[in-house]
Amino acid sequence: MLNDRQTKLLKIIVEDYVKTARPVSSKAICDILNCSSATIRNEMSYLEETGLLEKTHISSGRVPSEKGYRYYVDHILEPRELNGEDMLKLQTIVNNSSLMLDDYITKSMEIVSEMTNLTAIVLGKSSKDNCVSKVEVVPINEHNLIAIVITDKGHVEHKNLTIKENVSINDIKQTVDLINKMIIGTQLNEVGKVLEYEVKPIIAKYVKQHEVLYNAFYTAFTDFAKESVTMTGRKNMLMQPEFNNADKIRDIISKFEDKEIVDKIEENDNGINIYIGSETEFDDDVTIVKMKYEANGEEGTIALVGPKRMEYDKVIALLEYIKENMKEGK
Amino acid sequence: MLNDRQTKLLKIIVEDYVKTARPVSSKAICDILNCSSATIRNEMSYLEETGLLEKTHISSGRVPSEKGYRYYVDHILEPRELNGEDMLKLQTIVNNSSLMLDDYITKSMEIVSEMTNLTAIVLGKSSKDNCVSKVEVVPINEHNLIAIVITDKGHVEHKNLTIKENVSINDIKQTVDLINKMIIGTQLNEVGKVLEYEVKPIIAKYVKQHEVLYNAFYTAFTDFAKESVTMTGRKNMLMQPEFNNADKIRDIISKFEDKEIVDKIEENDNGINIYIGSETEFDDDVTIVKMKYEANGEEGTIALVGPKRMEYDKVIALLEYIKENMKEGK
DNA sequence: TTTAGCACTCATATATTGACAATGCTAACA
DNA sequence: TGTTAGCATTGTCAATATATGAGTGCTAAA
Repeated sequence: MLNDRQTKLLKIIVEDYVKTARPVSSKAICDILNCSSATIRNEMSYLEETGLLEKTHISSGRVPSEKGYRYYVDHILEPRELNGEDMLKLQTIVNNSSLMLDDYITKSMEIVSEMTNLTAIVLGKSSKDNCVSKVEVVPINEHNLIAIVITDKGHVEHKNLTIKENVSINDIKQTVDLINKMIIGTQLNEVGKVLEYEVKPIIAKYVKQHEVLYNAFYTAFTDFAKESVTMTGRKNMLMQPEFNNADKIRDIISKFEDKEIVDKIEENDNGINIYIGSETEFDDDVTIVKMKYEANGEEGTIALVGPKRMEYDKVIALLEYIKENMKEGK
Repeated sequence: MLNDRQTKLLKIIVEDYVKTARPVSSKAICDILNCSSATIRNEMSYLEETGLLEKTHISSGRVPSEKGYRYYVDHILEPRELNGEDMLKLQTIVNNSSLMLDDYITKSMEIVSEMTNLTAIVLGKSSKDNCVSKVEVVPINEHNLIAIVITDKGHVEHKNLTIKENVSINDIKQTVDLINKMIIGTQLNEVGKVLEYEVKPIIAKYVKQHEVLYNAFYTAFTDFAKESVTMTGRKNMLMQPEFNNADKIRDIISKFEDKEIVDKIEENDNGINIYIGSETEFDDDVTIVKMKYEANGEEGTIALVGPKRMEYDKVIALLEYIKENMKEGK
């Protein structure tokens, strides 16, 4: 455990480094803590032994280590009110009452990304556990149909179906009716099974072109559980000095394009979770701050990605502000 | 105009540089053209005078200039058949008959991006001139509705509407019926006007909560004309040596995130258009190859973005292959 | 018109240097 | 026992020097 002065020292170093991106020297601190630089150095070297600080080279100033940030986030960080200026910027969106939840979130995160120079990620809806509440099929022309599925939580998915062979409108209608009967109330990610084991045997009996129809609907429905991801402000984040080398940027851009890695961001408990450096799947210099939300029956995850060296208190305040304001009747 | 040997020389230099990314020396060429390096140098310096070649520094080999690439593309480039291996990779997608046009294009472009190390952009549908063919409204709960619009060309757009005040189901039904009557057949980008000047006055007379309803529908419909953009393989492109400096990558990533610039890619004539270096809005090292397509009544633009130093013949062959195969009954 | 030969130029890589910014350590001090 | 002054030490950074090699331009001869 750290004593009072050590805690203060760590706090100062983290916050100074976050601001300036330069290693913090003992000399710079002695004014603030009212003691000589030598004393600071003694304390610094203790914090280094503990693994909370690091040097970039033997005679450099100190920089918070991953463990240092973690300690700062867990024990030192004080909750902070959003400052007036930032609040004002978000207010226009909060007050725009015609905005649906999704748009409110996306737009807020766009602004937050600009304010913080972090990449904002909005992970859609996790509609896997939505239940089908209505299926509708609209014919476009001879060979093309549109299947529309609406879930109980208000998500809509649609897909165009192409049916090469000639299939009678009646057969289509029968199939849709059957599907409507059998899969309403089913969770989206269960629909595939129900189609295969319950619907298929029945339409095989009663519908002529059953195979063509079954295949078309099967692929349509099993595609539905997909998630949506939006990402804004990659550029903002990449301007940070920790990413001023081409290979690092390439690596991070690649990871952003990797569906697997981005999808994993979703797994988390409620509230705000912070993953620092090696705790992320991105890069040792990266921190991910993510928050699950649930409002209006919809749920999803929003996340901010950026350098470890970020303004944790501000980021938390912003996310909480977004969450607060989505409760109030969006 | 270039003589035969000069044309050959330019062709060799372009193609060699495309392959190796290194300035081409006179010595490397003399074997191919059966003459000494000094002769080649004479010809090279002529091509440099003409502005078709450049040196990276005074004693370096030659590199095609922007004008050189342009000349190559306009006069030297020979149409090339897709090689068997590449064709095979695309075949699986072409043969997947359950794929709709949109998915066929997106998936093909993903593969093309990997094969060429270029960024693939699919610019959606330009559905502005689609006509509304059906409007449907599905209630989710007291305050939320889903409006679904289907166009004659088979696009589906949907939007959640929130209606804060209490509005009777009957009023909603009346409004929807009216909308259905009045806007079917209207182009998507005209719907706003029709709503304002034709629908609004009528519902103002007959529907109680007309303002709330009108506003909800108005914002819903006017949002519909939006376009979709998908982009894959940024990472592939950024691995190219011309982008091995952090600032250049940042700049290009920024441009990719700039809606204005990306949208502009759409403006082009039919066929394949090639924009080299300063002709693009991206960077002097960048080339954009884009192609408008029209099939099934849908139209859109696909584009490949990468370094000027790209395999133009291969890229063209790939795009043409995609276009060919979308005609055959997707 | 082509070519061999040579001087020249520049990129790239590596080493050298001095100024500077911090540190660690030690010994003295309160 | 905790704090501090002073100094040697160690590294970064930027500027400068040095060597090497690849490739050119030019000239004179074939």
